[in-house]
Order: sequence, then structure tokens, then C-alpha cells
Amino acid sequence: MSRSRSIAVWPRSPTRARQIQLELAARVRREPLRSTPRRIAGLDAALSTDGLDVIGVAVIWDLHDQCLLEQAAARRRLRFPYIPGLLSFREAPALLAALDKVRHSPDLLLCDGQGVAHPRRFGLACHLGVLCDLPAIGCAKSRLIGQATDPPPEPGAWSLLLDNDEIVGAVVRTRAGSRPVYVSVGHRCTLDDAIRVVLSCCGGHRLPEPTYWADRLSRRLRAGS
DNA sequence: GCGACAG
DNA sequence: ATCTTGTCGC
Repeated sequence: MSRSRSIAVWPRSPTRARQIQLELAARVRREPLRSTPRRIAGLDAALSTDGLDVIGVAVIWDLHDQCLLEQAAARRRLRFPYIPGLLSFREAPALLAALDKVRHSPDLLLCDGQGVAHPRRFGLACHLGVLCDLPAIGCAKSRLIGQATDPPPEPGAWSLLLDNDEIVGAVVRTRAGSRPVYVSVGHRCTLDDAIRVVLSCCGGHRLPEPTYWADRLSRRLRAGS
């Protein structure tokens, strides 16, 4: 029961990977969310202790009841090096495999990485969103591209992330006293939707609950192997 | 050539 | 991501 289409391609060379990004970037849709998402999939990855595998984790967070419904993980051999701008070719295979193991179908994907706040407007969240044909949001812990002023110190405050004159995302303060997070559209939603969703599931942590729990589980699994 | 650079 | 001790702050 694969949730992603069979259009996935996993190149070995950086050049081919960038070419694929340019092709798939044309499929990214920035449009209003059709309905309020309830089941949010939180995605994150960790490396195995030996550094040979990627451990992908997918958790399902119920935004209505504010609780964790399910969690799943998948381990895949690393087949691509880490190169800024090409992160998805390294983590996506394991994340998609983890997503396929989850029983509750998610309404939206919340990823630990960028969406369109990317050199070719195709970060991890766009890649996963397009392959699964689901609304997706990128919520990264640091910046890849773009400039922004520091958002005010109050939780909920944010400032636009600009790449020249283009709006590529927002720098959002999810918690007082903590560094802000970088939010951007992954697929099938607007930047306002993305900011709203991220803020709606931030329960006291810097990271939104879905991503927070996925991160926690991935580290736990790493420690146990 | 130099600096930047998700995880 | 991962490696790592102490240390500043609430």
C-alpha cells in the first residue's frame, strides 16, 4: 500500500539530482488548503550508529485531539552524500518507506527541512509532497537560502523570508527565548496556511509536535542500533 | 577566487 | 546529521 506515486527517481550524481529537481519543481502547487488538516504526519530522519543507514520516522499527530495516534520507522542504506540543496535524495527513500508503514492516512506532511525556500524551489517538503500528492510544509531548524529580519520575541511572531524580491517562506518564533524556525510551502498550501498549521501544533517546544516527536523517536532508534 | 551551505 | 565538556540561565 504505497502512498507515493511510482514516479520517484533516485539518481547517484548531483548533476542528475538537480535536473530531477527542476523537472519536479514544476509540479509544486502553491494554493489554499482545501480543508483543515487533522492528521499531520511528522517526518524526520537520523543516521544509524555505523553511519551506513538512514532511519526514517513518520508519526501521525491528531491536531484536533492534540495527541499522537501512531508512529512508524524504516531503515534504508545511504545512497547519496549530504550536499546542501540535495538533502531529499538522501532522506526521502527512508521517510517514504516509514510513511508507507503508517495505518492512518495523513492529511498533510510536516517535514524537518525546507519546502520552496530552496535554490531551485524544491526542498525536502516539496519532494515528499509531490511524490505523495499531499499538502506538505517545510519547517527547518536553520536557513538554507533567503534573508529576513529577526521576528519579534513573542511566540507567534514571524517575518518574511525573501530571496531577492521573491517570498520563499517565513521565519517563525514558535517559542520565547528560542531561535525561530524556517517555514515554507512544500506542496498544495499557501505560506499563510503553513505558518498557521505550524503555530497550531506547537505545544511548548521550539519545533511543532509532529516534528518534535518524529525527531525524538529517530534518535531513540539510532541509540538502539 | 571567496563565502554560504536544510540534515 | 554527528562529534562532545563545561557552562550560562531560569
